[in-house]
Amino acid sequence: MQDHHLADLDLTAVQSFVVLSQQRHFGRAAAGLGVTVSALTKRIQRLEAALGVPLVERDSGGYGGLTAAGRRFVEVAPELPRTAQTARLAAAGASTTTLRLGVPAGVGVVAPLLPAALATLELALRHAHPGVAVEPVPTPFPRLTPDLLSGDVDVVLTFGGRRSPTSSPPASRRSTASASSARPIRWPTPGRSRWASSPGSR
Amino acid sequence: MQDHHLADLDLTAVQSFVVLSQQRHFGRAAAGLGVTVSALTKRIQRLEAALGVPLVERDSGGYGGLTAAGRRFVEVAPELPRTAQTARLAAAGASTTTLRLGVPAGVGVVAPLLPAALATLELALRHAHPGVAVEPVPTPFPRLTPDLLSGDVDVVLTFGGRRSPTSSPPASRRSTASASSARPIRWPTPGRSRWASSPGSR
DNA sequence: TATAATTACGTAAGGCGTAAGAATC
DNA sequence: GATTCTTACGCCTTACGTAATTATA
Repeated sequence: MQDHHLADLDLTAVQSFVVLSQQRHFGRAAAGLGVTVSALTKRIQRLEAALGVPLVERDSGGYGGLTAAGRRFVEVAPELPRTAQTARLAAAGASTTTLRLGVPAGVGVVAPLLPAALATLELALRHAHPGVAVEPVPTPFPRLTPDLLSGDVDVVLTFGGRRSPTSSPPASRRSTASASSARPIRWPTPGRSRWASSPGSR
Repeated sequence: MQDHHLADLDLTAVQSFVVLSQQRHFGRAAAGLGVTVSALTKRIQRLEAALGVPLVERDSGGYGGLTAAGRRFVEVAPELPRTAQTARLAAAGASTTTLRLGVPAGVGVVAPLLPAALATLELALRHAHPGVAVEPVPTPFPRLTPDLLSGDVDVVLTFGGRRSPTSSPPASRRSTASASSARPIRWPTPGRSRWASSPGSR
């Protein structure tokens, strides 16, 4: 048995691994991290030693993809720097970034569903991002998309299968949350949304 | 402006701070961590320097409670070692701990709500604990509680306001998830539930 | 004086960069 | 021979423990 019992994960190494998995190239990843290739190699080796399993496949000619363990790990790994950022923001005092959530107001069919949906969504969000508060903004159905695009709300919650896209697809830094039974929620990509990573309050 | 820009948080220091906040005493916390008081002092100082704010109040006679920033930070901080453990387990291959979720089967009123509720619940769970899969187990309503207590399911999802407690309150290591509009879900305490922290699969 | 935390200081470990090495095309 | 990653080596940073120091009761 190796001694990776209490060996705490090194956030720098984890972050480096995430970047490497995105760049798929030691040289580019190292450049992006601002270190030499040698340092990146050793960071990955340290991480692999700490975890007790190889993460990266080295085939002929360099980087050769992730191992099975690497693929599993990369699913969870980005959560660590993200959580660290949340913790930093909490200490800094920016503990309450409010996410304005546009919800359809006064629509007969979905009205009974809304309270539970809101509560569950807020629960999920609070667990993933404790520093973010949800402020439901009742919005007439036809105004959901315009208000989202204009920035009056950050996210909208709609019900029903996706209909014809009303206008343009979601703008770059805004996300659409929709609920249906088939594919219920297109969750905003964590860590990329404005409200998830920036401390600015509005 | 200090240089805590990209200074990655040290998980060891974070963990030490969590223990200190629990023990409320440098000596006991250091002993629990297996280090000297001197080392713990420096870990806390390092953490405070990285965050740019003091976390611990030092009043006459030693530890004097947490500062405001410390209280905010301690709310989020335990999530970091917890997430690290999840990541370790994912790499180790224990990626699929299945959570057997008893859902009421064939109940007319709640039937239309179930798909969305399940999907949203699974979404929340996947985001918080990527290594956990949900296996819905349709269960006749009267059997929900017995099956939970007997261990045939790990969690049950019920609808409607809380009625009279059918039998004993939830056992120590089992949790009841209930949904209603008022207080929709009593979420199992993260990190303490069996299925959230142990790699054993069933 | 006893207790509690911080500071001083020496040592050991670890991370990074430069440069050399191995492998592939 | 060029590219890509790894290994060897030296330097420097830093984290720890021991022990002295300050402060309080």
